[in-house]
Amino acid sequence: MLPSLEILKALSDKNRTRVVAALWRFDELCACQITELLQVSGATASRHLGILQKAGLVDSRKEGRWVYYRLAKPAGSEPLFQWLEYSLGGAEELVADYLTLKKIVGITREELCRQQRGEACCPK
Amino acid sequence: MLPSLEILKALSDKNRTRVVAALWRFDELCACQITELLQVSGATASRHLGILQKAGLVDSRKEGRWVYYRLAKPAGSEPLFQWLEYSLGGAEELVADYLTLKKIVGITREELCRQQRGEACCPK
DNA sequence: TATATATTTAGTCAATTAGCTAAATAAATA
DNA sequence: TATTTATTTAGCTAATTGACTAAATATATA
Repeated sequence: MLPSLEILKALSDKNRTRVVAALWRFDELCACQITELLQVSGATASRHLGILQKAGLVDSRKEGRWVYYRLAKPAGSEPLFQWLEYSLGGAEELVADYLTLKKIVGITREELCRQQRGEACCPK
Repeated sequence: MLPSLEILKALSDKNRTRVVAALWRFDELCACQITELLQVSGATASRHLGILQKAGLVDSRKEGRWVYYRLAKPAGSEPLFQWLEYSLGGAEELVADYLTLKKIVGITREELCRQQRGEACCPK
């Protein structure tokens, strides 16, 4: 597929634009944090991240059991991101996401993952 | 839907990016010319044009039986179009489209429509 | 006024895609 | 080594979407 078409397809999903917007402000997030933000299954979040990565829009690095994602603006994509930031910047929903993310990154990944497994609050 | 998401969705189809690229160079084309370029049914071309128009990317004007389309860059979309031109500019398929379009606009719309109806070459 | 015709709308079908659960994989730890 | 666990892959289902044909609409012309 034409790279630019693959980029457009990758960005033409609401949850994936939310991921991109999240990575603007919190420049590195792990898969479990993104799962928490989107409120979808881990598998679904992983697939969305895979689509963004295949399009060259995010990079990942593995550290232990966690995989961290960050934006990976491909060469020449500055104007695209400039437009994205301009046109998505004020969107209500993304402002709400920002507040949600501040809470998410405010707890440790261990605690977040524990919550996602449905365990009670107190570490055993 | 978020306007920017609607724009991304509108652009995330190959035939629709071909229409946008066509309108860069031939700044006004009628529906029948676009139908000819894409080699799809008139109804399909019309639906694609409707999606682009709803997203604010093209404008149309009616003149007699023909409807003419042109690009309608919405406010703030300059960087998006800049990226599009940069990243689609050299695509082989779009170069081929350009040559096809030169032939299409080289014949009158009357003759083009006659051909599309499957009639023989010579005006009656 | 009746006919022809360019475009759009409605309705159908096949392909794609976003979501899920379950299984597989990879890495830490008991 | 065996178990736990974060992520990914595989397989399924429902929703979306791009294509078509046929019908409707709007305009020109005989």
